[in-house]
Amino acid sequence: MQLHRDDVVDGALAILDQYGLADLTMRRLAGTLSVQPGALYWHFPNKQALLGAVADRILAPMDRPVVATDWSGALTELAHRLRDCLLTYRDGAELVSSTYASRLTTNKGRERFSSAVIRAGMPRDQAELAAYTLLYYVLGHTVDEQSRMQMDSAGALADPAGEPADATDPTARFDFGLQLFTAGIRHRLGADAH
Amino acid sequence: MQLHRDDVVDGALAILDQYGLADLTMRRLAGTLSVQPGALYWHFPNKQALLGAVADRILAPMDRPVVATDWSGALTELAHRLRDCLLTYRDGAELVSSTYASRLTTNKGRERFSSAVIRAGMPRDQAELAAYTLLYYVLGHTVDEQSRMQMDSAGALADPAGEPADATDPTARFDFGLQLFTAGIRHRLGADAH
DNA sequence: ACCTGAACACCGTTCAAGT
DNA sequence: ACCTGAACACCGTTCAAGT
Repeated sequence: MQLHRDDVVDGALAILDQYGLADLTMRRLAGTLSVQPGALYWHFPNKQALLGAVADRILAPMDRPVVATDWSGALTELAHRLRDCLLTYRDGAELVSSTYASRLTTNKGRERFSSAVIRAGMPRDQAELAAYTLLYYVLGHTVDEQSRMQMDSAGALADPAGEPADATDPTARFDFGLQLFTAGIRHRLGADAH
Repeated sequence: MQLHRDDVVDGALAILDQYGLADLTMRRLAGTLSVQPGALYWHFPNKQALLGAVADRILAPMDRPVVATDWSGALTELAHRLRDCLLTYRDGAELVSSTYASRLTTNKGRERFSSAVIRAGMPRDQAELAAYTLLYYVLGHTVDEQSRMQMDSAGALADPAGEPADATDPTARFDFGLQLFTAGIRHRLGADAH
């Protein structure tokens, strides 16, 4: 039976989640789809384009509407949702991060960030810069968080009183930086809320 | 004559700057050093370790003292210096960014960030979180900035009224996010400076 | 239109053996 | 101690040829 674009993305996502980004090769993917490596190049021009499609799939939940009504609530919600998307699949953060860099994913998160900041009353060009800033933070933080998770689950034997080991809850750590960011926006808006 | 660790790093840095990270392979590096690929594995256990040493070399200027006396001036200066280090070599930001993730570089920037924030009066654990936040921003921004530079210098022919093309000066864009961050810190410190 | 077969031009890493 | 020679086990991509 026929191999469709979506089947290829499905297969790629399965390999990613089970074996990680390093093992997501065109040859291996072809193997699990019971097809020759060259067949994949009829559906995608190259590996980067395939990874872009995988990233889009991972980020699909970013399109759903947001419940918060105030701008800072909406921004916090969107940032958390982006992090959740990235944490859903193994190496999801790393994959999306590198795909953002090569600019062949429709960067859904960033657009929604910026419109939330525009709704807060910031001029469009500044709002876009702010959205980038938040995006860099979420990606950087989550890549780091996820790579630590994998290091821990691998070498749970190690760490004989190495460092304080950051006992704090990862979500609380994430919120700290997020609050730093929203406070910065609020200051920029001149909202002396008192 | 003998091949030393530093010669290997020198050669790697030269390839990086001229041909980019994708062309920085062990075999090619061995070639420019007039040595067999296997020889490199006497000096470094693997490629990641070599890249870590290259990253450390790129970040060497981060050890120099800072001129600003106030914490926000010091932080701004350090952030700019980190960006400058990353922009000095082709693909420098990408290399350092991926090396930070695999945690085998002495992350000089982050430590200096956090001690600046501690000097501002923030408790150590919070200051470290703040330092990470700033680090993610600088890395994310600079990777993006540098990859755009390369896209522009490659396809200067393209861009027929594609987007507004972000006419703003890259340094000004960088400063915007940086100010968002320092404002966030200032707010956290409760410094109602008036 | 969609895929196979087979090749091209590479990779990182290991390791006996040489000097 | 430091390196060579040669192999092992892979990569992404292309493309004539098949159906």
